[in-house]
Amino acid sequence: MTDLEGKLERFCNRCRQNKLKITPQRVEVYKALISSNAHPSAEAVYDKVRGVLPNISLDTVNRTLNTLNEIGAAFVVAGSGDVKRFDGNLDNHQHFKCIKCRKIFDFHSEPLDNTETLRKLEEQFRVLRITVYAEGLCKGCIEKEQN
Amino acid sequence: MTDLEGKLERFCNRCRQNKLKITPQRVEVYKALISSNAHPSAEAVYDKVRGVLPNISLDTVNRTLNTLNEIGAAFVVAGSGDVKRFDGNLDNHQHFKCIKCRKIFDFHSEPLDNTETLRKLEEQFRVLRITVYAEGLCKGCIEKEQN
DNA sequence: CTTACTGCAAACCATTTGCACGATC
DNA sequence: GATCGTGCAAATGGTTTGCAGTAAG
Repeated sequence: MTDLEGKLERFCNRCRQNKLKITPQRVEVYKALISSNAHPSAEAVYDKVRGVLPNISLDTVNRTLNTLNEIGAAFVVAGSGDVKRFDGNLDNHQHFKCIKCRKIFDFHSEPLDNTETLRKLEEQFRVLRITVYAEGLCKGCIEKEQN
Repeated sequence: MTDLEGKLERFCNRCRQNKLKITPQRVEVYKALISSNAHPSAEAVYDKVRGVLPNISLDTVNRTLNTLNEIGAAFVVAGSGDVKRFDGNLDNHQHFKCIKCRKIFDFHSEPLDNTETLRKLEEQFRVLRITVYAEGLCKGCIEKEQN
């Protein structure tokens, strides 16, 4: 749990840098997010946090997740359509979304880190974020389909 | 304009294959989409098509764009949050979105075509679509920022 | 003539906003 | 004590749905 503590401390510092107060709601939303690998929606985070803070409102969760996105402590998962999903894992990774069950799986590749693509892009734009997004069917759903 | 005719013919064939009727609305929505390189929202397509079919409804445009996505004649642009945006350009390409002005720019890279990443993914999933999505600020907005 | 599509209106749902109270610094 | 955050409720806005009439195959 040293890992969690470290993340929490870095998170609090980041809040202070951005002149954000450290409230229980903010901390619990952050904890709920980084302890999940399911790329939860605001609703899902809400359900989780309510276990600890029963009076928290969905609005606060929404606001907080957006704030985390703004200060770079988390981000909105890229995808097409659907409800917003969030990710607190800042390590470089990519997402595969199953269009049937909606699960999001992480995968790894360094397709852009070394290529010319990024360099070319940076000639034209200030690139803040670059991700690979893949869509399709996961194993579970392929199997179900065959029935 | 031979290019447009070719695309239209292929589009009609695709409709027939999917047992979809070829209605003026469908054709005009498709034409509006492929004649735009702005990755338009349903609203934007609606505005454009109304020039030709003044009585078309926004619902029909929405339904049609979703249908195009389903039959593979177009797709929903991957992104984070915001309104759905559509793209009728099926050539392999990537998107950069300016988070300030919301413009979407196309760019090219073949980061995944040849790598092991895709092969590895295909061991685990049925991959239907894979795109690179980048976000940041475009030149215009960087300049505006400096004022 | 059958089946599918459209337009309209209403419904839906996720997300956002205004405001007064309460908590943090 | 000043400022910012929260909870509540209402509003918003994009997207979807049910239905009756209309058009395509």
